[in-house]
Parts: sequence; structure tokens; C-alpha cells
Amino acid sequence: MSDPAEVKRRERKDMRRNQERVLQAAHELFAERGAEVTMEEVARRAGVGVGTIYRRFPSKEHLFAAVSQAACTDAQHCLQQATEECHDLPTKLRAIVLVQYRQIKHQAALIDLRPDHSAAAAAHPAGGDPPGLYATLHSILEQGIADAQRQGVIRPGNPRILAALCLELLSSNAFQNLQRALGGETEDLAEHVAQFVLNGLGVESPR
Amino acid sequence: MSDPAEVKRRERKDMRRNQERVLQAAHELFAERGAEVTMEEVARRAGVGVGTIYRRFPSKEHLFAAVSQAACTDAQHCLQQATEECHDLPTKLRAIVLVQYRQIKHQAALIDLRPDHSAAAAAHPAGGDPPGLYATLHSILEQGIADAQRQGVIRPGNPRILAALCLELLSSNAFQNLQRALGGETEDLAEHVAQFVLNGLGVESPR
Amino acid sequence: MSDPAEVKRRERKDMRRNQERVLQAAHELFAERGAEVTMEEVARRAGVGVGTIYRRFPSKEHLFAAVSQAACTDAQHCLQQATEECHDLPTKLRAIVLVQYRQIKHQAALIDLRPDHSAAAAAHPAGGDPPGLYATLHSILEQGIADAQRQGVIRPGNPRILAALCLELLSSNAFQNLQRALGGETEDLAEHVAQFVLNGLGVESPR
Amino acid sequence: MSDPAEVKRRERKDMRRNQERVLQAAHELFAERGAEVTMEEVARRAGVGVGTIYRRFPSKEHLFAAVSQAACTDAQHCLQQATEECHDLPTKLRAIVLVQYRQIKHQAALIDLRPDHSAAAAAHPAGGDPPGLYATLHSILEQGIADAQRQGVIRPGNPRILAALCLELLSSNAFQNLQRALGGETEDLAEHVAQFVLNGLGVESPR
DNA sequence: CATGAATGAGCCTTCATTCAT
DNA sequence: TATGAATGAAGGCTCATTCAT
Repeated sequence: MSDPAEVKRRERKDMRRNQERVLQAAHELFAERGAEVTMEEVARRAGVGVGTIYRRFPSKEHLFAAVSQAACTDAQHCLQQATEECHDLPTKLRAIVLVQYRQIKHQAALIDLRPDHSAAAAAHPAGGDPPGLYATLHSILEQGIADAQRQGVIRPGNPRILAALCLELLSSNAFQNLQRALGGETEDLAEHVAQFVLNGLGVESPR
Repeated sequence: MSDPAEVKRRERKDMRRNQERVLQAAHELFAERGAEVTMEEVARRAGVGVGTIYRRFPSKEHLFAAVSQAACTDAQHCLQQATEECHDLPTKLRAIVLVQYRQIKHQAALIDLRPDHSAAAAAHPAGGDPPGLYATLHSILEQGIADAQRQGVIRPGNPRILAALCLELLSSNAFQNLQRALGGETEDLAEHVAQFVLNGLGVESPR
Repeated sequence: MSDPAEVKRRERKDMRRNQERVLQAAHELFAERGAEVTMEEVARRAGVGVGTIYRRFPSKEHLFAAVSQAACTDAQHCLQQATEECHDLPTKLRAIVLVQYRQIKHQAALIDLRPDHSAAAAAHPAGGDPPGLYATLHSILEQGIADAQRQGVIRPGNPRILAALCLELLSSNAFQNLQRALGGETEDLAEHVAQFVLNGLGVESPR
Repeated sequence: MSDPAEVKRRERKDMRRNQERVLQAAHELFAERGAEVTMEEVARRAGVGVGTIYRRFPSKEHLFAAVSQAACTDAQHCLQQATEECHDLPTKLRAIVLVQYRQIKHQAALIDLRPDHSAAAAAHPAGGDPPGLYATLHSILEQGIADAQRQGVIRPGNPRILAALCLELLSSNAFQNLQRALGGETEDLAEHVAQFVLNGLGVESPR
């Protein structure tokens, strides 16, 4: 009961729960209102004091980098899976796009994927940071696009640029912009985006 | 010489020139570094004091709304023209997209088209504001898309959403993001974007 | 073995050992970097939690007051001895100064002797605080100086002021300042200081 | 009257007066309570907002560096004069010490002369900073001491160390410490200090 | 009218201190 | 009793905005 290991475990659990609440709160607020949110706001939403945030995240920048990473780990897993499982190239691309967009839509992974944030985080390299979500996703897409082009199933064009264009629309920021611009009338937005991106790539639509 | 009317005229002219220099400076800086620029910087670049800016623009928000309007008046003209002159619908759409992108690329109209700014300006309605650049462009595109769909030359889909998707990629912000993400290697970025958008809409490419 | 008295005794011993480690750590850190050290640092160096420090020392101020006291108890003993053993007055003064300086130099008693700390501690009188190291040392020196003056072996002058002047140079703070100012080139700094102080007092140097 | 040059001059004058009030306030507060004073306090005492301070002094560090410089320009002049005018060495040393101490006492140049501050300022070199007050004074004293030693009018000893010892007691910080330690009873403190320093150097006292 | 110095609310961050475990 | 996570008051600094000149 007052076994030190037991105590430590409970402490750890509380700590982790707090950390998760912080990440969750930051995630939500960042998704809702962008990087302008205050640390105080994040703390308030998480039900903690600002100091609690700073205990684990050395700066606002780090917090948001962490949010980005944490929130999108699933996305990376799914993408990796899609990439590895699909052997048919157009299908593979379609899978990538759909999975990605589904993440953004359903898992509330409303985190800006654009490179400036990864860059900012890279400025204060906190040790073993993973290689940046944006870079990862861009790399995966570029690879897929190049392969598909080689097989002639999508139109030609610089794969790096095409990948960047896809991510631009697949980013949560675009999602937010679109929602705002459309005034909430966004019933089948996700499908439209996915289809738009696939068309943009010139994927044959056997569907 | 010191005719009061003469003096007044000269002052008027100075005023207008000042206003234009402010808009120009704000335009450039906003294009270069986004909304983070300070009023002081804008004033410095314009060669005036901050007070001079505030005389004509009640707030930073208003200044940038005005910049957006002013910088894009030409774009609207061109778009209107393209809309009116082209009778062949796919051509028309292509014209719209190309004209729009050319604006963004060549005229340095790197002003964020996304609705939040118009919205922010709307919060402080400064009298007879025109109906917002984003709204205008969106309306034009939506109309064109709807027409094209009716004629069966582009794929079906909610025209409002499709128009919003186009603008998302045609915005200067997207342009900046892409440039940054690609690390400057952006030779034929504009063409890629235009083609991506057209493909995204499902425009037949007779070209 | 689990005899309650035995357990209690062991706890007591742990407590005392903890307290000593805290004092030791605080001493070292305070000596190295002055009052800017954080409680967390002290705790880390001592290998305890911050709470453990606060259990015994109501505040940072108190901790450092205690450090001052503890670290310098030896110094007081030596001084007292010097005072009591030497009957020849100029010798006595010389002994005081040398002993004091040796403390500062060799025993790493680099604790600020100046009154502000005692004063701060006095603001939160924690019960039966001893009368403050600075006051003690000042009193000893003043006495010695007054005696020496009466015997005509040092020059006249307000003994209180002269004592304060001596302590100003004999303080660890002065030591640190001098080390810094001289850039480490401090081979025979201690001797210089001692001699300077003695000369300052106008002690005849039969040496 | 509304001649722009005239207007500008007045503005400039106000500005300068404000700057001086800031320096004055910072000087006083720094003298009274050390580096712990807040920028807010300085601003309050100066009768301005914090922003006004930051307009001219990029940081707290810079402000205090400036205070140090500004407050002590006179001291340097006097010292230089004393150094140049007195040909008789012991007199020269005495002049230096007395002048220095008079500065500290009467002109309220209660600025810390110790090197850490100069060092801090050097970390952010604000352009053409003079070579640091401490270094200057130390150099002057060291030179004087070495000369005097060569002439046999003061006792031997490392001139660098001896100079540092003098400055340690001649610093405003020492002055404050002494005042505090003596509880205000500091009638002829300045004379005591000067004499103590001269004796410390082993200057013959023909007086 | 133009100017730019002044203002001060508000942000990010630190750290002495408290308290649940 | 020991722990160290949590707290939150302050501090340094920025910048949109105002206003005396």
C-alpha cells in the first residue's frame, strides 16, 4: 500500500494523465484558434497551472511540436501501413490520401502539418526528436507519386511539388480554413478534398 | 502660390501618396513575412510615422484588409474579364485559374485570400467596405464551376466546396507554404499549381 | 529489529544525514554561484526532494542563513581561540585576520558574511537564532581593534568602522569578486588580502 | 514656431529629459537596492512606462550598463586629472583614492564597479562601448601603484592585486554594505575608507 | 496633418513554495 | 516523513495604439 513502487506508479499515472490533458487541451485550442493561443489558456483548459506545462515542455514551441507529434503518430502508422500493404499503385495512393484525410477529419488531428512548425521545433532540438511529421509525410507521398508515375498510372509532374500540393490540402490548417470559409456547411468536405487531391494528381478514377 | 486651394490640393496629393506608400509597404511586408510584421516596420518601410498609418487605418486589421482589397483590385478586374470574355466553359475555368495564379505569382499579390481576414475586418465595419476579396473570388469560381458542371465539362461535386478548394491552393498563403516546403526549388510551381487545381476540378484537358 | 525505538533512531539518523547533505549542497552551490541558485538545484545536489529542504528550513533565506551559520562555526571557534590565546595585541589582530582569511580561503567557507543575509533571516525570526555570524565577527574585531588602539599599537579611528572595513575585504564575496576581477591569477591573493587589511588598520609590521 | 526644426528640437529635448530621468531613477534604485529592482519600479520612479525604458535600452542589462557608464564619466575625468596633474607619487595615489571616494560618496555614483557588470554589458556589445569602467579604473590604479613601488614610496606587492583590493573597497557596493552594516552611523566613513585603502597600500603618511 | 515617443496590457517564462501521495 | 509535481505570482520584454508636439 505504501509500497514505494506502488506510490511511484500512482504518481507517474497522475503525471501522465496531466501531461495528456495538457496535450489534449493544446491540441484542441491549437486546432480551434491556431498558434495565437496563450499558454495560460492551454493551462486553463487543461485544468492545470502554467508551471505544470513548463515542467514538461520547455517552451510554447516545444509544446506545439509535441502536440503535433503526439496527435499524428496514428496517422503515420496508418500511412505506413497503407504504403506497405497496397501493391496496386493507384490504390496505394488513394489509400494514402484517404487515410490521411480521415485522420484529419475523424481523429481531430487538426494539427498544422506545414513545415514552419517542424522547423521551429528543429531550432530547439530537444534530443531525439523524430524526423518531423511534415518531412515524413512528404517523403512517403513523394515516393508513392514517383512510383505511380513510373507505372504511368498518374500524370507526370515533379513529384516533390505534387506531394507538397497534396499535403497543402491535406493539412489541418486547410481543413480549418475550408470549414470557416464554408461556414460549417461541410457535410461531405472530407470526400471532396480527397477526391480533389486524387484528381489533382491525375489518378485514374476506376471507382 | 500660397493660394489656399492650391495648398489644399498639394496636401491632398501628399496624403494620397502617403496612403499608397503605406499600402505598398504593408503589402510587401505582409507578403514577405505574414501577419507577424509590426506596425513600426510597416511605417519604417513606408517612410512615415506610425501615426500616419493610424490616421487612415483604424487598426492593423483594417490595414491588412485594405491591403488585401487594394492589392487585388487588378486580380478582380482580370477575373471579371476572363469570366465575361470566355464563352467556352472549360476554357473559362482554365482562364480563371490561370489568371488568378498569375496574379499571385507575378504581381506579388501575396496577400492572404482566406476569409479570416475579411471576417476580422468585418468585426470593425469601417463603413462601406466592399464585399471582401475572398467572397468575390469564391462567388466567381462557384458560378463558373456550377455552369461548367451543368454543361458536363467538369466532374460533379458541390460547387461551393470545390471553389473553396481551388482558392485554398490559389491563396498566397499556400504559395508561401509551398515555397518554404520546397526550399526554393520552385521553378515551375505556378504551372503545377494551376494544373493541379484544374485536374482537381476534373476539367477535361484538351490541351 | 523492528523495535519502534530502533526504527525511530534510524529515522532520526537519516533525518540528520539529510539535513547535513542539504547544508553541504547549499554551501557548495552558494559558494559557486551566489544566491541565484534555485532550491531545485540545491535539492538535486543534495540528493533529496525540495520538500525535504522545506521541512527543515522555512525558506530559502533561512536555508542560507543556516548555511552561513553552520559553515562558519569553525571559523568562530578559531577566532575565539585566537582572541583568547594571544595576549600580545598586534599579534592578536594579526591572528584574527589570518585565521579569518584562512577560513575563507581553505575551508571553502565562501559564504557571504555581510549583514543583509542575517537581516533577511531576522525578518522571519525562526525562534532562537544565534546572533548572526556577521555580528559576532564584527564584535570580535571591534573589540580587538579598540584594545589595540588603547595600547597604541594600531592607528586611531572609529573601531566599528575599521572592523567593518576589515570584514568587507575578508568576506567571501570580496574573495569571489577579486578572483573574478583578477581572472584566476590569484596565486598569493590570500596573503595580499591579509596584509592589506593589517596595513589598513595601521598595525605595526614587526613581522 | 511650428518650424519643423524647432519642433524636432523640443521633441528631442523631452526625449533626452526622459532618458535622463530614467537613468537617474535607475541609478538611485540600483544604488539603494542593487540589481534586484524591477524595470517596473525604475519606470515608476522615472514617471514613465516600461516601454519608454525599453525604447532606449534593449534590456535591463543594458540599462544598468548605461547607468554605470553615465554615472561615472565624471569620476573618470577626475581620476585622469589627478593622475596627470600630480607628479609627486604618494600624493598622486592619495589623490586618486580620495577623488574616487569623493565621487562615490558625494556624487552618489553608487554604481557597482565590480567587473561582472562590465562583463555582462560586454556580452551584448552595444556598438562603441567604452572599455568598461572597472577596467579603466583598475588600469589607472595599477599603473600608479607600480610607479609608486618603483620609487619606493609604497610597500611591494603585486600591483594588479593591490589595485583590485583598492577598488573592492572603493566600489559603491562596498559603500552600501558598510552603510548598512554600520546602521547609518557613517559620519566620517569616507575618510576612514580612504585612509584604510592608503594604509593598505602602505603609502607613507606624511600628513 | 505628420510624427514618433510614450503607454501599458499582455505574453512567455522562472522559481519559491505548497501539498497530495 | 520524503517526494517532486503542481501552483501561481512576478519579472522581462513586445507591440498595437494613443497623443503631445
